[in-house]
Amino acid sequence: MEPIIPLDFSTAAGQEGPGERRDAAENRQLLLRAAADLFDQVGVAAVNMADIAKRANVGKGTLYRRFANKGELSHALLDESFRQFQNQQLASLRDLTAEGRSPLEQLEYFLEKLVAYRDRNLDLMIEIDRITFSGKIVNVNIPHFWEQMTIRGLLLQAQKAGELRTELDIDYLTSALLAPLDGRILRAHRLVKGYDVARITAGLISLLQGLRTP
Amino acid sequence: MEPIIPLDFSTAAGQEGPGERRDAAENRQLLLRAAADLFDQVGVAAVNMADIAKRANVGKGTLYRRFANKGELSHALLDESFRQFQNQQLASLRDLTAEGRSPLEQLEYFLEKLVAYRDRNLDLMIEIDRITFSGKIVNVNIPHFWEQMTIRGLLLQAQKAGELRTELDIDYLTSALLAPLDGRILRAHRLVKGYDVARITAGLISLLQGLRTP
DNA sequence: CCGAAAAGTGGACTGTAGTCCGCTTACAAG
DNA sequence: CTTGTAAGCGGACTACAGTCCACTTTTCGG
Repeated sequence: MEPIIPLDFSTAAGQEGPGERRDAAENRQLLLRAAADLFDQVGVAAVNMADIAKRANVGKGTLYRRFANKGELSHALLDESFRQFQNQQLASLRDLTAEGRSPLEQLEYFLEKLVAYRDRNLDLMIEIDRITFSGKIVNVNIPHFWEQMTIRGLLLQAQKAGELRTELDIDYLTSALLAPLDGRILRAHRLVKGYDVARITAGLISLLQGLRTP
Repeated sequence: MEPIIPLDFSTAAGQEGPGERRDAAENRQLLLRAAADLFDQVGVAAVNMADIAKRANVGKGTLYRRFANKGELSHALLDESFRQFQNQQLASLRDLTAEGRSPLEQLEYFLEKLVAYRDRNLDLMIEIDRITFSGKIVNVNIPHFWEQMTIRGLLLQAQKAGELRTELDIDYLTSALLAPLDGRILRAHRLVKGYDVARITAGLISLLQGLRTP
């Protein structure tokens, strides 16, 4: 459960941009580094916002100005690695298309990588998902949104290609397939039920296979 | 989203039993009633533990002695109605068996009822699931456990009856089918995505159908 | 009926998330 | 360089969850 933490935060999320003051930009770096250090040292769950602010030698208000909660902070920390994951997947899917693999085969491949990625970053994912599903309407969670769109896109392609039955509710099925990958649920499956990553992947793929046209 | 609240709490969960002092038993009733009233008046999410204690004219310590958190309290409130649901389902499944319906048909029926029940009690379910998946190992969540066992049992029967492919990982599939019914996820599907209960039921059943032997 | 032990009670206390707002600083226009 | 002002900053403050423990009440054996 070693979080992948980017070495360079210069491109990490936030309200960065040309309009950001230099002191603020410095503080964002400082805060991200402080959080990354603490998360690595004692684990994501054991760190609270005040700790992070103190470690960065910054007031709590300053921390909250950049990151409204641990979820947003985790999101920013993962940003670089997530972009990388995203690019790798896009490239792989292109390759698979070039090799003539069907949308459903591509989706299998993607699901496998996705389970692995979410598992590898489980602690941060839990924080991110906590916010995403907290109930308050919140600015779209980019990773979640992209995953959703990718799966949905591949399912639609598969349907159009005749691999999937036409009467299926692609939108709902996308949501349902993603539900077992929610942070807290994935943690329960991994640590309480004891399912390993391969088993989870295989299970999801078997659900997917069931949707094939006979 | 009107929670079903039992009229008589005399059998409601807690550490009740012959060993419970009379004053304590009275307070449990008082607390359950106070909580039910407040939940109904302003909604489960808007009520906090101190409010409940105050409404019952009882100290916070007294409340926490009975119910460690809002989840346990919600669980106790739902207890009566859940027992009823459970009995109805058991009876229906018996009837369906008598009529010669297959395990998979029974499971479809059960899933439909389950989605309806969880949706009807969504606010309380969210509180219950929050504790269930909070990370700390916690005394088994009875409703969750029973649902899990029922689905698993029917899947195993279906498999034995030759309705389901033999290589399927029944345990994982049970968990995966239940994941979209987790409180927070169900709320997101209902309120953010806008799926209605029928659509969710249909989606889950289509996943189930996919597992059939060809 | 009495007294001791067990069970129950209330509310002060601690810890954490997140907000608020008066003060400070960067920076751009003149 | 000066200065207005929007952005940034810090830490006190509020709200809530959950714990602790000195005090009270019930219960039960003798």
